[in-house]
Amino acid sequence: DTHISTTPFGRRPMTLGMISSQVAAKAMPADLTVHKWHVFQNIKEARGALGATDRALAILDALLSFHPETALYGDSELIVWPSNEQLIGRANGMPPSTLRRHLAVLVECGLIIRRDSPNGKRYARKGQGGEIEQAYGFDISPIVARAAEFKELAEVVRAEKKAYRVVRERLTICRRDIVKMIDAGIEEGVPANWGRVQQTYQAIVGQIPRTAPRQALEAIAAELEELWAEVREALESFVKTENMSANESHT
DNA sequence: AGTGAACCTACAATGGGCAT
DNA sequence: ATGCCCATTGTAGGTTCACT
Repeated sequence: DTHISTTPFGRRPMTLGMISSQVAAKAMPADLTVHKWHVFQNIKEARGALGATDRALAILDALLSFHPETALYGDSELIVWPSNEQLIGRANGMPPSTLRRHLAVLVECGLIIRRDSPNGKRYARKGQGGEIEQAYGFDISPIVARAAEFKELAEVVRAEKKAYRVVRERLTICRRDIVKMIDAGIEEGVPANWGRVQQTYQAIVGQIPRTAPRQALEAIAAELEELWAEVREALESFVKTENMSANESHT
């Protein structure tokens, strides 16, 4: 490694996400107050969008638990300094290397900021009265600074999940309806090319992948609904003509 | 100089996803 | 069902820095 690494921890890369979280933390209004577990809940829901993994969030959970207050204020010093051993203790005994990797993930996501001491150890220096003069560890102020952003992200994720569920329901109902209508049509001797209808139905249904993005399902659902309308039309017009002929025979 | 805490890299094992 | 690819995880060995 011929790189100029004259500074300590030179191997730790600085990413743009980290910069932005640092900027956000600095620009945070002093009177902002959030409840850390509410924010954490939103972060959990927006996990994918944030690029955090479930295990990384287990670490964040542990980190937050080291801050004594439930309510976090924008103007207070929001730094926690648990040793890796302590973190491991609160994170289901995960191995040290895994812990470090996930801490790195949290930093890259901009959920926490490293406040490194000169030797990389995490500790707080206390003054005469026991008050904290300086703390080295992890700054959790992004939790406060970005709380609104996390809430919005969580809402977007919830909306997407709902939309996905809705389109799956649409598909299921449509499939069931079409099968029923085809059965009825054949049973009642409705004139139509039922073989072709069944073929079209199979072709559309066969396109449905096991796992698909919502947009793909939307497209298939639209196709299926078109077929649904076509079949429905055949049955309806048959019913109408039957009624008409019934009326004629009455007169 | 020795110790402790934190970090890194390299390599093996594990397990999920995917095409065959 | 099978084998391959890839990401994640776990382990081992080594480095850096501060403190004593």
